[in-house]
Amino acid sequence: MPELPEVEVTRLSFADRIAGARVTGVRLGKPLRWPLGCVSESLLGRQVLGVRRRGKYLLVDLNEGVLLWHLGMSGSLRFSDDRSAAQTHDHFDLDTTQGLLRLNDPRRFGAVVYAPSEQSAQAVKLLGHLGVEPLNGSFELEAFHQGLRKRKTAIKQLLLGGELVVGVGNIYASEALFLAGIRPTTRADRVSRPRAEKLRLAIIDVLSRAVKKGGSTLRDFSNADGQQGYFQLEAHVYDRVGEPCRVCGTTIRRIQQGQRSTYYCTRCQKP
DNA sequence: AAAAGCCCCTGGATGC
DNA sequence: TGCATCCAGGGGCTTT
Repeated sequence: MPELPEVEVTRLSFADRIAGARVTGVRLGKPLRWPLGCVSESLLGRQVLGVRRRGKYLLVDLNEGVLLWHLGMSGSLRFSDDRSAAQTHDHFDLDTTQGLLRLNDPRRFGAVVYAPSEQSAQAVKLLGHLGVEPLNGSFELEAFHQGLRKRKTAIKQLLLGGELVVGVGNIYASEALFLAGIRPTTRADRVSRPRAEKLRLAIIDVLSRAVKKGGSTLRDFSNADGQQGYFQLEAHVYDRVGEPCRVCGTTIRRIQQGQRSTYYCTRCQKP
């Protein structure tokens, strides 16, 4: 579920409320993708300084160390005063003096990992290879275009990889390529500089508009307050196979790329 | 080095 | 109703 907009919307929905809190308890449910990486008791008493985001990771800064949270495919967080018993897919609780942060993740592709610092081996392993952030002003045409020129893989799969720019997942890759008029199967090194610029602007545009709409709720996403997102109502191609293109009326197609579905309009998007 | 495939796991929708 | 099949917002790891 969670791509950059959903992760950012989640962050915005609880970061201010948890800042300054002391950790009073940790509960581990079923195993997630990786083990926590420390003894949960050692987190007791630590203070939450704030919550940042890097790509699709949330970084919960503690006065000593940092927790790296990833929501995987089906994860969502809830931050509230409701400390009633954990439900079926609640697999991690961070209880604090200001509320309970609870991870619900049916498929358990998500993870919570403790790292002593952002420069530690544990953190670098997860964050070190990530590309630039698309929404903080560091996403520049020159580096993006040069990065595209080095790769022969399909542009859509390169976007999903996150090596050039982070946060673009399966929904927003299809949407950004539609807005830029680029066929998802186009080889990255065949994307001209002007088209790379259209794509760069499309990525920034679609991600920032999605954040404003609270993200996309296709089946079960909600922010830490339990509120859903509405960007899926504005999707031009994602999950619209067989339906008419909102621009030209051509039937939207679905293809497979790297065991993921890609949606596009054959008329609006040129190879 | 880069590209392509393979998994991890649960549940909902669809078809017979 | 039951059961099989396919599909799903990710990404690290292994193999070519």
